[in-house]
Amino acid sequence: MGTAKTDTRTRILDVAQDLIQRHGLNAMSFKDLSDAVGIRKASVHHHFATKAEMVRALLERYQVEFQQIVRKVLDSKVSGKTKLKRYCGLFLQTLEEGDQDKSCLCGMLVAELYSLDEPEAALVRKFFRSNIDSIQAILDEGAQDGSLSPGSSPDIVLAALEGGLLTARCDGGPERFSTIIRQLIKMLSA
Amino acid sequence: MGTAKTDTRTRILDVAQDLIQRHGLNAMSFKDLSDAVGIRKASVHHHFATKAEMVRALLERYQVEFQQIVRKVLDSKVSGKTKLKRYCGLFLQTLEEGDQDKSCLCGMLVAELYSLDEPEAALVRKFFRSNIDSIQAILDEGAQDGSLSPGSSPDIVLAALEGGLLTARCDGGPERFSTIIRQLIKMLSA
DNA sequence: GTCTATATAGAGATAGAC
DNA sequence: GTCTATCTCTATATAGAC
Repeated sequence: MGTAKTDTRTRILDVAQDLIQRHGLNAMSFKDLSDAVGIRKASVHHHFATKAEMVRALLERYQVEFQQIVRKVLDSKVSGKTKLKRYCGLFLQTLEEGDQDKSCLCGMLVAELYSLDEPEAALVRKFFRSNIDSIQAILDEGAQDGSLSPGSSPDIVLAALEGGLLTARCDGGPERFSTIIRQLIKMLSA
Repeated sequence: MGTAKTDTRTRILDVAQDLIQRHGLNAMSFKDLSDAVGIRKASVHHHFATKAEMVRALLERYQVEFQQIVRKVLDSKVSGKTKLKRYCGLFLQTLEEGDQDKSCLCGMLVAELYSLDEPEAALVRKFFRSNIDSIQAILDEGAQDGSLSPGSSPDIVLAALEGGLLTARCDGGPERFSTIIRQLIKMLSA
């Protein structure tokens, strides 16, 4: 036994993700990272030569991790409606963490899309696309099992979740976000 | 006759708002403004001593202008549902302008909320609050005249619109945003 | 009201020692 | 892998002439 120390690269990514989700990409500097991790700026650059490279690593990790969690929701033996609730709950969890001011990583980056180079912008789009696919699968299943009304578009679910995070963290917090989710589920129910 | 020249202060505000709606606050500099307007950085500072002061002027103007347009929608002699359509159409108009990459000013600023001082952050909150009030009024009217289903919360409308702008300008554009609006109206209809 | 010039601070990034 | 030191660029902001 013994607590395995998280390697520096991972700690940098963790801090970077947290800061971007709260302050945004352009409000996060290498100095912020080096201060939080406890090493020097040059040492951060040893792990990530450029900011773009770091964002890329961040987005690739985020995509994988989020998809793994989403898969668990998709694979569970529950109704489509329950899956939709759990899926929305993933976004609520983000907002409930820490100071309740964290948004979705890609929700923040899509606002600052012009600060990204094309490879990184493409990863943001990919995140949204795979989310749309997951939501569509849930909606289809709900239409099949009769828990959700058929013919709904997944776009509004993603828009409500991303927009809900941003507006709720500004005013109302997790409670406001929960209200939004509840209303959304109600409207999509059969 | 003769075209009245827009004064410099207004031209600065116009360019600043456009740049923030497309690139974000932290990706917009005084140099960007001075280049676009055709004067020097120091001259921009003559009109707005600090960036915070400029953002404040921007938000105060935005609040007034947007409320004036919303008032026209609220005062028109049409059903609640039609008013809701027109209200959502205001956000669509933003996205359709220019390169179809413009989001709501406050939608951008809420992502970069920590880059604002409290007075400016309060103005962003005020914008969202007054939007919630307007939407609530429309929903109430629609419930009264039977065009919209009663008991709906305005929060999801605002979330879908703000989130819809951000996700649609990243992928799908005005068409995607229109889909979101259509779905939203359908779900809120009686 | 606009200009030139400058102050100051912070950013991302690199070189090279340990 | 981390450090010190430095480079270069850009940011906000100010002083003072015209």
